[in-house]
Amino acid sequence: MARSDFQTPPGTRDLTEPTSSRVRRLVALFAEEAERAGFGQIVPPMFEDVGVFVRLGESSDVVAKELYSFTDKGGRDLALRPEFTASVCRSFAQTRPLLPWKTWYSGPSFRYDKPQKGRYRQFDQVGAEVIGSDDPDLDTELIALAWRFFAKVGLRDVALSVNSLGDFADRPAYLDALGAYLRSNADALSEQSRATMATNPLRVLDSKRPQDAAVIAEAPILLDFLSESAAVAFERVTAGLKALGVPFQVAPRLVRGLDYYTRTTFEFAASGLDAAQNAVGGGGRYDGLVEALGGPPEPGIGFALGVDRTLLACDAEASFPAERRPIDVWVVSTTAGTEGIELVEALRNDGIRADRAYGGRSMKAQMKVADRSGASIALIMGEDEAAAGTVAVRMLRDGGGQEPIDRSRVLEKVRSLLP
RNA sequence: GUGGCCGUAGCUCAGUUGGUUAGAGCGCCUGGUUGUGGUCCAGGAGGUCGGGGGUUCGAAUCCCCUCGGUCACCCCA
Repeated sequence: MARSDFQTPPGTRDLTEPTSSRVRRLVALFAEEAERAGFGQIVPPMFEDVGVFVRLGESSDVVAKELYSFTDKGGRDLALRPEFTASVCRSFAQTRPLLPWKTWYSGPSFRYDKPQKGRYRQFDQVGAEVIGSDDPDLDTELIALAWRFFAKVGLRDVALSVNSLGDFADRPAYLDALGAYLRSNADALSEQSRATMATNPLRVLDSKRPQDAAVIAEAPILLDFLSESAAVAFERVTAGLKALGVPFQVAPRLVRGLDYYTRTTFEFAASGLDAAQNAVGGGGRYDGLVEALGGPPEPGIGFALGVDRTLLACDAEASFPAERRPIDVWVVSTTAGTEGIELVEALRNDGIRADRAYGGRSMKAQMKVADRSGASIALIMGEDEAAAGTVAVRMLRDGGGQEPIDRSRVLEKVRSLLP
């Protein structure tokens, strides 16, 4: 494998055809759905002041150990974004657009994780955020947007889990109850869970270790500690989802790893993915984040979907297949003049997908490449044609007839042959 | 970050208990007479056996380190 001196850094890869165009189509699909719902695109910088991301929660791994941070030549402490939400909130605080502010985005994020299937250090996300309204119908609408997107992509086995984390004011009482419960059952917990219990007890609920399952199953749930308004809002969300026909299950122990979440929280899991990284998307409310970034105390909600994982899930279900769109016309030219390059240029100017071989290869070699290219038509120009002012039009797909056409009428002929 | 498995041509892999010029298929290139592809035939190019060190008369084959991949935990998209 050590043919070249360099290779992509761990957790990164080159996206090439047909994957690259599949990603492009997926993003285009999302853009279409989002814009139909009134969202405008935001393209924030890929790096920000490290403080922007620290606000995400210093006890979260994403901030504590996965940040790609660095100091630039001006002495600024910066970091590659680990997600978009913080940038969107920062942008809102900076520019104060009209409310509610609805934006969608796509692009890479960076996390210094150990690579694994469906987990990369540079990974692509699409997502949408709304700042400036706490209307629970918005929660419903956002979830429905993500759901519609998955449906458009053709994913069938997506399970939607919904929970409410309540307001920040609801937390202390619950944390007390949870903490007491966990401590009294500490002996039954795994060593790692006992450790996270001290720093962030909520996250113990997320443990996938089998030995923790029993304790977690009996743990007190946040839904029982919700304030009146948070409880009402959550009911409104679930009622809305039912009304829209979006299937979901209430998952009282769904917590998610970013600390900023409040109230509605949700996650999409691809059941078709047997891998551990089966969360294809997730999101929730973050009613304190904008303020934490120096903006007004506006509420926000959003979600992000993993492009790579979504595609992985599509593979598992054989949906949204990669498409290869071959060239239409292949120009074969063995003359010494510029007839070949002129013809290719004319075809392209005319909007026809055309290509040719280089390096003065033999006609046989060029025909071989033409065939391999998937083109349906070969335009052949040898010395005979050059002399006669014609081009031989040869069909490559079905049997392959061939006829000489006057040079001036080639474009017309090609157009009539293409679908 | 912790642990398991893995690392031979562009790709998929074979390489017997360590033994002398490292193989196959696919792909690629060039030919198969007089300019024409998809089948077939014949040639050919391409490998510091991930990298480094060690053991040995001798290592792709054994040991150590390292890099990378992969899977699980963790985390989350």
